[in-house]
Amino acid sequence: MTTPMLTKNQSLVFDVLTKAEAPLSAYTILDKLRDQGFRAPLQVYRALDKLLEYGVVHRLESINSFVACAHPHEDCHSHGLVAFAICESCGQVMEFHDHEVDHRLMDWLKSQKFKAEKSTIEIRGHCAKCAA
Amino acid sequence: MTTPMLTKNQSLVFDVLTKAEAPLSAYTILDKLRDQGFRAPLQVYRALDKLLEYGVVHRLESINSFVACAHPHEDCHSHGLVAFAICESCGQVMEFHDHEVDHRLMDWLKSQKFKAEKSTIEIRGHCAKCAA
DNA sequence: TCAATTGCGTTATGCTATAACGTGTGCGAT
DNA sequence: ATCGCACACGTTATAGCATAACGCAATTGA
Repeated sequence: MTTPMLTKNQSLVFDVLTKAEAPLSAYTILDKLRDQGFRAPLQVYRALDKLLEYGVVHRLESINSFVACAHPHEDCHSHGLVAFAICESCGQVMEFHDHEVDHRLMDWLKSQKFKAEKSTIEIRGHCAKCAA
Repeated sequence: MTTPMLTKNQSLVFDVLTKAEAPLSAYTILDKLRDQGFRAPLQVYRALDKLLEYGVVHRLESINSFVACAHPHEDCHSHGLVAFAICESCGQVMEFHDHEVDHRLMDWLKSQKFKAEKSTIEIRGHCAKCAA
């Protein structure tokens, strides 16, 4: 998917996520944008919906938060599944892609005639720094 | 982990999940147990916490719901990661395990010195029946 | 006996997400 | 040109998910 011009709200939300060092919840984003005129959750959710659709933002289901894509210049859809390692201490997220895992999962799904549409792979734990 | 005797509330919640054909949200479970004296969400969540700890129930992060483990007589922890295929039409869930995927993910995490604790692998889409 | 643990019940609250309504703007087709 | 449509936006209200904080009762082990 080619990313169209972002609207003002979309840009504001995207910038907040890009500058953040860790995933943010929709309400945290809202708070960070109050000075820019944001008043209601829907303003954030609507922007996020589009950013997710464009593939420039990911949603982390296990922590109800959002991160900017770590590989903005590639096309996330093209390298299949995306996986995340989320540090429960510092909040940092590592994003990675592995074709082997993709194929393995997809083969199993195919064998079940299951038609995959969206996937979530999230590992929670502690990063090198925090595990020490 | 060996599963201790379940308390009354834990048994009630577990039974509801076992009989359900699809994952249930905590509040749906609560509604199903009102006749048995349940009044508050915490009664459900506390039971669920224990059942999750014992490994007899799984939480589906992407749909905020819970399912009974499909392999109750094995030890889910022993076969590593658990993955789910969730049909968005009929709600049915297929649970599966794949050592290959496990190893691949774990190797990557190890290379990053990331210490994994909990994992979530969920694929949403349409099952054979519903995809037709 | 006393302290610690665990389960339970209740009330209140907080966090996450969407429904439903209306406004304005741009743009292509008739 | 103007009508209809698609889309972004703003607001209020509400729905859905989860936990904090309090207190009580039963169990266990020192």
